[in-house]
Amino acid sequence: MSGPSTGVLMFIAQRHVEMRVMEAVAALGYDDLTLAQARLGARIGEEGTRATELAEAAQVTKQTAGYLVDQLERAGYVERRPDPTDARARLVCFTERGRDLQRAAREVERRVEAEWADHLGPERLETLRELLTELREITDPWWEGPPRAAELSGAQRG
Amino acid sequence: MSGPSTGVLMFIAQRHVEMRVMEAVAALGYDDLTLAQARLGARIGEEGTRATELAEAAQVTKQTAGYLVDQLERAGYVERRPDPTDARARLVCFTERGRDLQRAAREVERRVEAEWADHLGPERLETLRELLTELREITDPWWEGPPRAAELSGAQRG
DNA sequence: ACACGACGGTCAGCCTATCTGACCATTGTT
DNA sequence: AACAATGGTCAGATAGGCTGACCGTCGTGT
Repeated sequence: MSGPSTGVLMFIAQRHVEMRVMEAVAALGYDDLTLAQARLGARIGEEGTRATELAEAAQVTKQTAGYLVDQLERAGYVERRPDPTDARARLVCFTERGRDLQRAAREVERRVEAEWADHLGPERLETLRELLTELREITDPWWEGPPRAAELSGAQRG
Repeated sequence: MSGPSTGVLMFIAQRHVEMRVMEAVAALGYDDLTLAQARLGARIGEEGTRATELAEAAQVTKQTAGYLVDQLERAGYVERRPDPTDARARLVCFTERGRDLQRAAREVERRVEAEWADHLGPERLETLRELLTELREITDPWWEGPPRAAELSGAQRG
């Protein structure tokens, strides 16, 4: 049990993926787009997602989420559409350009994971994923889907 | 191979440790101290470490590292001492208060990892650590110790 | 022995991401 | 109908990160 803590080890690997994805999509011409925008964008669902949900998922305040969505919108990756089920809310949806970007990003992720499979062996990568998934049960504040009516979440972030 | 990417899974767990540590040390009275300061401070060695090395380890520019060290110094966690072996350099060293903080932080880390051992079982946690350590060989740009004379690192930062 | 490139570090200026606090409109519950 | 809760925005502040320019010291090659 020497060397960096498990948390640091995760940090190293995780940051590596992030960097790889950012570099690769930048090389493809998506050279605006910051890390924060990407982290938020990654949480947008097929049918669109409310800004508040994005904020929770990305662990930022709704103000910050709004700010980032503004930029994604100005850059043409997403658009805000009225939520038909609630006049207060608006759905953040991908545009065609946004969907292209998402596809490209996922492609890079797959490529990096393939490298990992080469290095560790496919079964051991699978084991890693299983362990991390199991760990999520006690580390993810939003475990098992977006908790619509959560007793966990306080007001904004606190 | 469904669900979040492996990178995201790591992000979730890693962020959890970070938050736990920050909250716990804040509760102990170390309520100044930001995340960025902590990330840098975590890289300071027993004998003191140069600002440039800290910058590399924490993946920020040396300017940013200097800025963070300033704050840690003003808060009384570290002090800068001349490096006896190089008149250009200065060693960032922990003060007594800094060492106390470090001990406290490591204690929390141990506690969190103990929770993980409870959840996964000790051998499986060890497996997780092994896999992550192995992954580090292909994801850590500064693999095998601080590369004093690295051919990897360009001028400042990519 | 010394010139010169590499390195450790700082200063200055800028921008992004984040926060808190206040506020508005709609919803849904009582 | 009143009112708390919810989705979202506006305004203002600050931290943390970047680039570029610069200074002093080190170390190597000739």
